[in-house]
Amino acid sequence: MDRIKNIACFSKLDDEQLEKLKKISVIKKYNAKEILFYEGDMPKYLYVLLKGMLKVYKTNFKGQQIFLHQFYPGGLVAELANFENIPYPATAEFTSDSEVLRIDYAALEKDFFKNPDISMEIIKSLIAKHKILIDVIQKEVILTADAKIAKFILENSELFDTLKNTQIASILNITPETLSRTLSKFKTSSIITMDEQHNVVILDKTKLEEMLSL
Amino acid sequence: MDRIKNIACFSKLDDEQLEKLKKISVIKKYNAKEILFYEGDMPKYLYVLLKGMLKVYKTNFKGQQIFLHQFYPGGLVAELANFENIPYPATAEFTSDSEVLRIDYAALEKDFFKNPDISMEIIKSLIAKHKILIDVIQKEVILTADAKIAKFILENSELFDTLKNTQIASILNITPETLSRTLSKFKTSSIITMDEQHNVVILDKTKLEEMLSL
DNA sequence: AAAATACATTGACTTATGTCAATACTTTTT
DNA sequence: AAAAAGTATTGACATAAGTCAATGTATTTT
Repeated sequence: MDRIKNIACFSKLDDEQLEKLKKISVIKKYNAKEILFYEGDMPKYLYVLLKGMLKVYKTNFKGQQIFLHQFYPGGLVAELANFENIPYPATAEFTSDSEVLRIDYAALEKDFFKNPDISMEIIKSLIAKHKILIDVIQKEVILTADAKIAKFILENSELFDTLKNTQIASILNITPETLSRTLSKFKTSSIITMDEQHNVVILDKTKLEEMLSL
Repeated sequence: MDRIKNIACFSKLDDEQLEKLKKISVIKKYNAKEILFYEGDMPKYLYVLLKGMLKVYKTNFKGQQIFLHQFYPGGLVAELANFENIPYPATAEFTSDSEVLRIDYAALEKDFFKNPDISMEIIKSLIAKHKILIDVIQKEVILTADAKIAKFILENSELFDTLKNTQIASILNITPETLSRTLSKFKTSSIITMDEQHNVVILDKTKLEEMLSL
């Protein structure tokens, strides 16, 4: 299909290689809230998200979800587990109706890994994951709740009008109560204000930035 | 030098390539407590630890070190920052007198990246890092202090006679007080006991294992 | 062996964030 | 427009782990 050609990580394949890839892969549709794989499952396939959204999370001792990452179309899903043939370290759940390209990993490895373009793509994808994980550590271990929220405002202030506060809280792995309390605190200290459309307006960028480092 | 040949990630290079590598690299010696690079520095070199130990940590808002990883001889240090030409996301400090092979990264990229063996080694090293980071997340975000300690006892009980409790606490990113209190708790519930040589003896393995999942 | 230093334990207190419940807004459905 | 359902805010309280200080126990230095 043409769709495969448009996926970043396969864009450099020639027609013959695309033909091969087609033979070892299949498009699957999922509804929102369906699970692609659970933490602990053994991987058999490599997935590329074609349409929709997929969130990846771990579950802590209290059964709460610790949000790790959200995949968007084009994303190459979960190579680590594939490479190492170890169980998935996290659970992947669709957050909207989605389509994935499901590729037989063993066949892929056999046919494509000598291709330097493909291995370069794999390196890139691993590096991207690596960044995500470092960010998770930064967010979860280094930053306080206030700092997480300050960072989110600086980097994603536009999301406040599209996402509900509960959704933002879950991305930040804090409770909606904490988010609400911190936002009020920021408002009374005139660091931010909220306009009529539930948009955040930053009044004191410097103070927000200080929270990240101090 | 012969030493390069013995490093896992360069073991497949032929003599000509080793000659090239020699030209773009140099061996540097460091003492314990010296810093190889600080969080925020821009990377110029790729390092391979030849001798000694190197710990990598981030610093949180209170100036405390969050231990991420310890490198041992043969370890390829910090490729992410190199690849992406972004600042180092953590600080690296030698914990014993050490030697590193310092390789000019730009030259390495130019001469060696077409080599599929090298790119495979890079993939392996990235995957290893990836695992470490997932472990850090597991340890820091998912587990409680009790669970961290239970895990450490299960996986590294022999370290209790070689390391001081302050060192163990710092690896687990908890305070020595918390470690001490939890160990006493485990002792009074007859989960572990301590023999004369400060060795941990596990009395109830099942209970320790339960703490990890529950 | 005594003194000095480093390390470990314990208790009282602090702090950040989560929990639960009540109430107040918004948005959607009827 | 009224009712219902979904979100957001607020308060009182709980909890895990850190902090600080005092004391006890090892280890190293003299």
